Amino acid sequence: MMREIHDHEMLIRFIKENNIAFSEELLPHLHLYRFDQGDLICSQGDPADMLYVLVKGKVKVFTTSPEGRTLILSFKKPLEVIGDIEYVRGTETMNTVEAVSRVEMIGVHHRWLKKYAAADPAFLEFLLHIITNKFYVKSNSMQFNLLYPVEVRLASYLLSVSYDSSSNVLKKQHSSASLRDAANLIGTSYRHMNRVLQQFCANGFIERVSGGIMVIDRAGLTAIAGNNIYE
Amino acid sequence: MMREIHDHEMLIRFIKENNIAFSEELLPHLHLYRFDQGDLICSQGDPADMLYVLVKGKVKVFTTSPEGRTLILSFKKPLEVIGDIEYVRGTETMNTVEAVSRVEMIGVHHRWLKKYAAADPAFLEFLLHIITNKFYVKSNSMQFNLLYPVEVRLASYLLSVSYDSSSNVLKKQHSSASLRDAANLIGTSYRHMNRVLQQFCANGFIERVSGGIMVIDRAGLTAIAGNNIYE
DNA sequence: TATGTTTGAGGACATATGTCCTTTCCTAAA
DNA sequence: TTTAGGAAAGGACATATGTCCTCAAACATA
Repeated sequence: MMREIHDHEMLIRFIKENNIAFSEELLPHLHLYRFDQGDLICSQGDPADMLYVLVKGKVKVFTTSPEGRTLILSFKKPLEVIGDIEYVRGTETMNTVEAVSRVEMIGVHHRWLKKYAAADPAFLEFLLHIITNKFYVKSNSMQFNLLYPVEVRLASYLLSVSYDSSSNVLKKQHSSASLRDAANLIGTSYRHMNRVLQQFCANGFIERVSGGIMVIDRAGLTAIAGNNIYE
Repeated sequence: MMREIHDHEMLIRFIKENNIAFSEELLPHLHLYRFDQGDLICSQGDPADMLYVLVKGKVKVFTTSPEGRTLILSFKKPLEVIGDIEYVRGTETMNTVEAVSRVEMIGVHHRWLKKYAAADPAFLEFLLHIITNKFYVKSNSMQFNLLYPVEVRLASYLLSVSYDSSSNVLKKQHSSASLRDAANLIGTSYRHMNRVLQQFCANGFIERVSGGIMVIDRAGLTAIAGNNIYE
């Protein structure tokens, strides 16, 4: 479960190390939070009132379509900002964000940003850089998705989720996502994902273990994935 | 061909009407340009040194993959900024932008922006809003592309390109794009596009005329396209 | 006009992916 | 232990899309 870490020194260190453009006045209003694997940082459709800076760990961002299909959008590692678009546009949360590993984030309420950062060129420029970068990454991933088949996307996905797992095993109870969900995440049917997994098994890239998948040849998968979009 | 319009009053009027956050010092360095249908505003890979504000007409943005496939990214109408991402990131031009109709744009060299606008909160915020909005649109179109078949995307495309043409005809010599290119633009093969066009003909949505396509039932296409991404 | 060349439409087939259903296996409650 | 329920794997078939090729219309040129 999410909880606050009361360690202001560590918080300040994070800000210094990452050159985060929070002005002096904001410092008293910053909080450091820890999320466990599987925790939701925010959910699509919820009102957005916090902006988070991811400083440690890994999250995945996904959306759910009106028809109920789930689509993975990206995995994010530090340094990344969550909720920036919503802050600027003043809209509700666009996508759901879930912790893939244990995660630490600096959180600040919109109220204080509006009060102390809305006219701060350093902060605005910080946001601009983060968002343009995000735009660039999304652009790439869009082309990736349109240009490459499921095989490639799945390889990419497997590499991503086996990142922080000591055992390289994708377990079925992995976070809230069963293997079934994994299919939705890469934008294909469960059936088809299974076909491709079968093929990966045949090639010796992975092995099926009870209730999950074990990656045994990262190099092989990497060769298929090319420039991984989910990283 | 692109040419400058020496009408400072009109330029100022555009800025006022659209609430573009150009500061006083920038005004002497702004230029108003006109592009004819088919003109390229910028080309993928070129060094970027101008930022443009689209104030009139319509452009299409597309990218070319390493394998040579062309992929349409979006159509843009006023008010829109071209080259904003490149300005912020300091990178070369990401995508190619082509005028779909006669187009008018305000252009300003990066040099002056850096000098007079880099620390101007109003301008930074203006950019932030433009870019976050762009991000949102791209997000949507990505999901659109992943979630819907060629049929839907093609209907969407036909509606877009027939927008400014008095005759509702997509001519083969339309800008630099032959019908052949149109297929690449929506991310499918020429062959498959033809299949879907055949189907549209059978349904009475369009008609083949010499060297092109004529839209005769916009409502029918709209029903298929749903929420048009290319608009 | 005759002839060669280019371009577009469409046929035939292959591959990618989706849907539905069946079988197998695991788990939990009786 | 037995059994009902559910999850996972995979078979069978349908649909979407891609590739290659052929034919015909259009167009240019002699």
